[in-house]
Amino acid sequence: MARQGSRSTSFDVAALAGVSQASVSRAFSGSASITEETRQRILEAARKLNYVPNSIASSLTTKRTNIVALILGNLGNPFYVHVLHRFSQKLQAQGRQVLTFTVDPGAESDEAILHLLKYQVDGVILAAAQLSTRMTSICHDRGIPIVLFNRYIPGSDASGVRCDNAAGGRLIAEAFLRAGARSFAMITGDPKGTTSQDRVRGFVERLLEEGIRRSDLIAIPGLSSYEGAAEATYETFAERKLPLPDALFGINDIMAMGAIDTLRYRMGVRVPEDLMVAGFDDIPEGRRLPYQLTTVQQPIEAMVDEALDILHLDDPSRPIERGIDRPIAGQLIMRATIAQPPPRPRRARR
Amino acid sequence: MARQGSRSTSFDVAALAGVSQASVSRAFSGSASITEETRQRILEAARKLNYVPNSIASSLTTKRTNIVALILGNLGNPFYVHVLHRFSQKLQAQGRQVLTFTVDPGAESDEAILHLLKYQVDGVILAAAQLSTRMTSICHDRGIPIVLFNRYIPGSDASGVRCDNAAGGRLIAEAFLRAGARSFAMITGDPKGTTSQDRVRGFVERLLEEGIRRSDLIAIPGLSSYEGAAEATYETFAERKLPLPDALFGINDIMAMGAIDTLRYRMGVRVPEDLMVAGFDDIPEGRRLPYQLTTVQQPIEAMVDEALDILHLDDPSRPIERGIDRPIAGQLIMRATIAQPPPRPRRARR
DNA sequence: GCCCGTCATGCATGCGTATTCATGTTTGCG
DNA sequence: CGCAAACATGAATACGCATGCATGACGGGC
Repeated sequence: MARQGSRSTSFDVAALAGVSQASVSRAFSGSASITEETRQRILEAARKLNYVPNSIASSLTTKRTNIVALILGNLGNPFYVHVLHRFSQKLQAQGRQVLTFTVDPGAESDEAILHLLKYQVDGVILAAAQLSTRMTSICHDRGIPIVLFNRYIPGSDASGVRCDNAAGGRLIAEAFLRAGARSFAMITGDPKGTTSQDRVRGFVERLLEEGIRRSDLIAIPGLSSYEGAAEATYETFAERKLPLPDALFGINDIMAMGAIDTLRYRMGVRVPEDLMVAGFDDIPEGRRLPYQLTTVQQPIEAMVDEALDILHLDDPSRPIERGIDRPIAGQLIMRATIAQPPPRPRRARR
Repeated sequence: MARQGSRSTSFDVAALAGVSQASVSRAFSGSASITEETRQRILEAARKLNYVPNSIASSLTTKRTNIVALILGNLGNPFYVHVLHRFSQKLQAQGRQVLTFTVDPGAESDEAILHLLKYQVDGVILAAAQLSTRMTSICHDRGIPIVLFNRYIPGSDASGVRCDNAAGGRLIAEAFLRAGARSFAMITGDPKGTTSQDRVRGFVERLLEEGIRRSDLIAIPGLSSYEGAAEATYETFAERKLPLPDALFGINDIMAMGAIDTLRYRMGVRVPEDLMVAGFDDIPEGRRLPYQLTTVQQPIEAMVDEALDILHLDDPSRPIERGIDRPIAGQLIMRATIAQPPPRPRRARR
């Protein structure tokens, strides 16, 4: 057995197999021309030595690391866990590695970017917070493509993939209106994030079109988390005693769930009988029996595919696609948190 | 602006700053001796060129990548999401990167290991499935330390960090008994995993000590997931119509939650009035209002620290610690899913 | 049977940085 | 003020692999 720390190189394998180091390289590259017989001899020698090619070294010459960076904020939102999972599966299946960064929600991703630049990653997937345009151009200048996931950054030429959040917000508003709601609350997420902004905007637009007055619409900051939404809900309706609206829109599912639990278990409010609720994302957790949350489904699969497509990892020579922002339509999923039949006339506010 | 793909090297910086490449290297290494003045000049030149040191290249000479591999199964269990988060935070704070692998639950990790060997990672954290002893020794021979998280592998000399699962299982049994339970069910996880085995063993041992008969104890395989546990619970008690026991032990919180929801919302069983439930892990989700799950807390923070300690990434020259298995005690967290006062005599079984 | 094309293989070099060794320079102390 | 020691710096080399180029072997077509 080799002593600790010893790692055999292609030279060791070459010596044992009686060939040159170049042949060893060719035996493992797969593409280069080499006789099947010598190839087998080399693989046999490699097996004996427990040889594993050093990707670090090969990256130095090929200028490809086969590493993709994934920057995540807010792992408290299961949506991003599923995103991580999907990307991980797809990339591993392609023989690529995932370098994961977590950044505090709300924090800049710039520092993370700086770190991964050092590792010469082949691409960056950003599913968190903000990114300065300076960082974007630094990456682009170095030939590293970036794709924003579930967000876009106005004025940036970073490409992005996202759900059509404004349209989704309208779908929710529509569903509430159809069920007879006339007064509303929204639990909002990161005020700097376009995702939350767009969902709110679409939602509000549709309501205003329908003649809902602004005074019948309140916004509650929910910090994009279960706990934040739960606390904000209690604070608003129990402590400050604002009247309950007919319907409450959680800008994402996890916040809607936090609100529902607080309403039901701390305040004795029935959902949907006393108050309708809807979320956004369609995380599997929202489908569970206690919630059966009405929501807008984000087509994760399609978004992930589209994101990888934009990175075009397979063809580094192709120029980086800049400024792409193709929103994908989300789909309304009616479940149990909106009363299906138009309900009886709801009590007047105040 | 540089054209796409251009990356300046230490030579470019050296030329601009009027020094040698060696000095540039020293300016960035932090430790080497260099005049503060020339250092500033170099940093200034580097800034102008958007120079970022190439970690890939430096790894080639230093034989350290500052990359740690994290292998995860079952991201559907929030426990491992929190594990990922903690490791990620700690390692990033140390200036290290996390290379994430996800493997299908139940699958071998061997292939993942093979991939990360190519990347010369400084250490491996395994929080998934099985690992062959062959892989362990390959890693160890190459000087790559491995630490198993929340599991151990009998006969392997890989070190591990885990909660004292058997003792935890006993704690749950004890709590059930104290509350007056005399018949029991367990929802078990991966039958090959020591984690599930140990929890079951401790739980059963304690019950048998108390004179509970084996016929008053059933085991239900729950696939380690919310959905698996939910389905298994329904299948067992609703379809096969086995009598409800007094108490049900979900081998982990997420399965306990799946069981609770099924009992309450598909079967009309009250928890804890009709049936007590406990879990294991103390995931934040189990603390939420609808569950308030009684459980055994795994000290994640301490386990993560211990795991990183075993890897001793700071001192690669220290020999790899083999075969360490220091179970850390878990703590019983009484919440609402076990009736606190000894309940009224429970109805007889059958 | 000869010539040229095809292919397997080896040699040599480059990728970007860290580090050793040698050299020149400054500092400290008597 | 002088000498040694500490220090700043540059030149050269190694890290492990991929690849362009050269060479030699082999085969096919006429």
